[in-house]
Amino acid sequence: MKPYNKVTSHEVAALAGVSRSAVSRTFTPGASVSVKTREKVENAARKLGYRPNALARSLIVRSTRMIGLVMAEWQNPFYTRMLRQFSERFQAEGYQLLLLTSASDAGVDDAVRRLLQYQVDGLLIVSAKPSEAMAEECERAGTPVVLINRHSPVIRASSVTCDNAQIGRDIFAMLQSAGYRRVALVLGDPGVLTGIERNAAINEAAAAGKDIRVVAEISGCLGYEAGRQAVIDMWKAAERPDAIVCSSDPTALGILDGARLDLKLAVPEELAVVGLGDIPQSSWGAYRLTTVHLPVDEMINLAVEDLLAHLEDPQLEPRPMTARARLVHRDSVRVRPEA
Amino acid sequence: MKPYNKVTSHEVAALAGVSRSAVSRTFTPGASVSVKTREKVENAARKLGYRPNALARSLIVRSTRMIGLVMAEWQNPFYTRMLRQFSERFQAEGYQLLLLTSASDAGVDDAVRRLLQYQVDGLLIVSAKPSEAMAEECERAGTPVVLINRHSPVIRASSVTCDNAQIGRDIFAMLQSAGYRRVALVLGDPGVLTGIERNAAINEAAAAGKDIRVVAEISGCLGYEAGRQAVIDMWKAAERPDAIVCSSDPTALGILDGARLDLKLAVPEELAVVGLGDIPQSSWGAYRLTTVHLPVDEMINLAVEDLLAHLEDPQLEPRPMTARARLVHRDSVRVRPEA
DNA sequence: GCACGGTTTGCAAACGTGTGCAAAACTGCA
DNA sequence: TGCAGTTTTGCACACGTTTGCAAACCGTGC
Repeated sequence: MKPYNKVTSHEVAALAGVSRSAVSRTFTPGASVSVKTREKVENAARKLGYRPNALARSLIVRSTRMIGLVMAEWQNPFYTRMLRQFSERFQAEGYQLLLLTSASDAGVDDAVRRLLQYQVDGLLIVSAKPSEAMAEECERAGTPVVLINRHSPVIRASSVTCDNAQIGRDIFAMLQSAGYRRVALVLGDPGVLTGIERNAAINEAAAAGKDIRVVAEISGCLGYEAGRQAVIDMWKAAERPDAIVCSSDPTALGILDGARLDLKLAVPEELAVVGLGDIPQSSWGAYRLTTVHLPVDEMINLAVEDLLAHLEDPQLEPRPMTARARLVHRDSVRVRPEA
Repeated sequence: MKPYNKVTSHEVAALAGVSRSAVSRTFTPGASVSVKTREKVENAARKLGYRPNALARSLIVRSTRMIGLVMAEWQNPFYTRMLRQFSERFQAEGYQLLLLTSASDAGVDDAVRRLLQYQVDGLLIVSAKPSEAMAEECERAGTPVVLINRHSPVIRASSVTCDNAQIGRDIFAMLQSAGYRRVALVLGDPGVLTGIERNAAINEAAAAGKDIRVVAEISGCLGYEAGRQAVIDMWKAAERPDAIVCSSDPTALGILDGARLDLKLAVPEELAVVGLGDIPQSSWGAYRLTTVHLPVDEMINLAVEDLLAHLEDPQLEPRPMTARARLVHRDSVRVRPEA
């Protein structure tokens, strides 16, 4: 004996004494129903606890009002914020989010495949990208996709990133004018474009000028603990940096604590630390980290608007979008050379 | 000219020269198909890029393998962790998460309604609870639901919480034996059970004993900034506390910074601060907050196991589950009375 | 009473799949 | 070859909706 109790439009129609079409029409805004039958149907529906089956519906209207979200990076609080905002924004427009997690780029294709089976109307991929073949399948299926914090010239998909190279140059200029000389670059997940492009720009700038050198470049260092350990290790090396540029805020905060608490260094006098992301903790009194504020809200806006536009008009061409990041000066970098 | 290109089992069947049932069976594990036709079908499917429509499928098998997740609280990093783990765990079992956000208890019913329309197989509600009527609808629909960090005797649903009263008593005992005398209780979102129950237990213990009093009880104070301001305000009041018990870690960290940086107080000598949640930042060197470690992983396990069990066997009765929280002693509370 | 324009209504055909059932094909064996 | 037993296959119906189309209905003005 199953408690299988789903009530269908058929039963509502029977109770109300009308046809199934009538009940369908009362639940479709803008359909032609007389007020009398509408009332009858609504009463019957209420009595039975009827709720239209969204899946059966989407089968014939060819739109599920679900958008697939694949998330490949959770470490950074930054992405949580995205998740929340995406959920709220799309929910307001009558869409739901179908959420999948993927370990890395490798898992993305699987996730996308699953989402396509569920006939999602659109796809949001944060901090990862699908294979070219998979992207092509999306296109053939007519499913618009927007990449966040990733882009690829070979994939036909919208993307929103920020101008990492420019930020790299800004950081370089700041360190230079404050008189720092030996900078270390620490990268988190190798493969996340944000850090890579930024570091490339710094390297380039350093190669061009004479007075400031890149003395170390480590990668795979992600999170508070890793950062704290990394700075300790760095101090054992032959040449110690006087500025560390870090591709995630939590890592930078770990470095800050490692430098101050473990190594007893004076920040920013003896060592500068700059982060990436501007998470809430970075502004907290105990840290006051100089970092780059990623324009998450702007990025979210761009992504949402673009995806909605593509849902509206499938003919629209995908386009790359870039938001402008902003250096926020706090207390972990001094502003002028020491006297 | 639409690029509408969905390929159906019909087309695959035609290309392979078999019936539609044959292609359906090749994609249903354990069905009876000869290797020869299976091969033909697989080739045709690959050539056409066929992917079974999960929605049409679930229409007839009466199971969508989607589970609905409604999230009412995002402030605390704690919940992000839950989200991620839920996603991964269920994904591993072949389920997807359909994510909805709700501002508060008020919005939960709406979210649940929407999820039911999508015929989710199960429901996870974190940090909020549906109305009694809505819970009844879920039951009639045969959709198991598990509540996280909430419970209600009147709702027939599984729930996982932790023993907040016990933790309240533990905190009280700790403060008492360390010789603190005037405790302030600060609550975040009024309505989140965790804090309420804990504070109630502390109040009760204080009423029973003689040597320690609750001198202030504020609520609606959530997040770093709010905490930092709150402690400043407290210091203007007639009677200043010597211990603050806080219902979220970020708030407690704000209080810590407010006390040390703004008020120039010595922690833990002049003031004790205890948090709730044990977020990563709380263990960081600059803070070392004494707090209670919520057993998130255990709670997640309980929730996942219970929901899966109910999906397996719909007859199963819902049950309340409680995980045990643990006080973690760090440096924001002294361990013995001052000399 | 009748023709006429405009609304409402029900019929039936989709949407893309799974599955019971009986027919068909195959297997092994005498 | 014939036959019993087993496996494979196709038909057709079901799942719960939406929607084009034509019939039914309604009110109105002659």
